Amino acid sequence: MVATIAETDESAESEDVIDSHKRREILSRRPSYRKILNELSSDGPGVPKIEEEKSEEERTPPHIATMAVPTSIYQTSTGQYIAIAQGGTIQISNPGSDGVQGLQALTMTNSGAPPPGATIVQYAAQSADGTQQFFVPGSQVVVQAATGDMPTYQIRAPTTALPQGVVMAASPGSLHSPQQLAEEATRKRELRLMKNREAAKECRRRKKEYVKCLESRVAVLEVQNKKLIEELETLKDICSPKTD
DNA sequence: TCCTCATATCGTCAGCCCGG
DNA sequence: CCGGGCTGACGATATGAGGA
Repeated sequence: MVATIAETDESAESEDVIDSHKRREILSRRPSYRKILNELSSDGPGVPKIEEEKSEEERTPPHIATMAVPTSIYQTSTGQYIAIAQGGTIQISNPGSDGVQGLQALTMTNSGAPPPGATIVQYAAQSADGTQQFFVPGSQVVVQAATGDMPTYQIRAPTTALPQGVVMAASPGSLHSPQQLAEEATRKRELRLMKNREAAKECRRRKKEYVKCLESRVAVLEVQNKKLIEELETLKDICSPKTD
């Protein structure tokens, strides 16, 4: 684990006067890694910028003609690939199709306003066998296993009847029974966890990039410093030649 | 081969910040 | 004010190195 600067500073503190609130405040005031790195990059050349995610979205045409860098890729039992990108976009590609071609771009109903022309995936709550299902147009079902460290996804033909407790595209306004409310809450929680999981991954990736950037900056500055010291010594020699 | 330790990675929670 | 994103903190788990 990477020790934070604040923690090391705090360990040097002789008293416990600095309460956790203050420390928290100091920590929370830190700008995001993206901001810091972008500020660094504006300071000098050679410092890579962390791309704003928005810019990537902007670059992507509304029809999702290009394949966005997926957050997670899963292979189904039938050999198909499911890429879950940021923003809740699910892309399904068939083996044999050339890369981008053959992709279906699907947007989950609860991931914000879908772009025009996007296909709607109907997300259902936990089914009886402990799985979660995304209902995909074309009479297929993306099933997420609930157990195991790695979430697994399968594309299945839907079973004859919906599993017990499955709500098809339940809109908040149509929920009535406590069971439905509980399912909605569970569904929201699962979605929130999934998003936070991806956010944490992205955050860690940015942090690594940030640290790398700082390290390379240190290396550059050390070289600069060394050169300046040498230059200073040279100038000293010129200005005050030895009289021996 | 097994055990221990250090380190890395991941998921989750809590709290802050920011845009709408 | 609220919802969602970001990130520090924490615990769990995985992995690799080194010693018995």
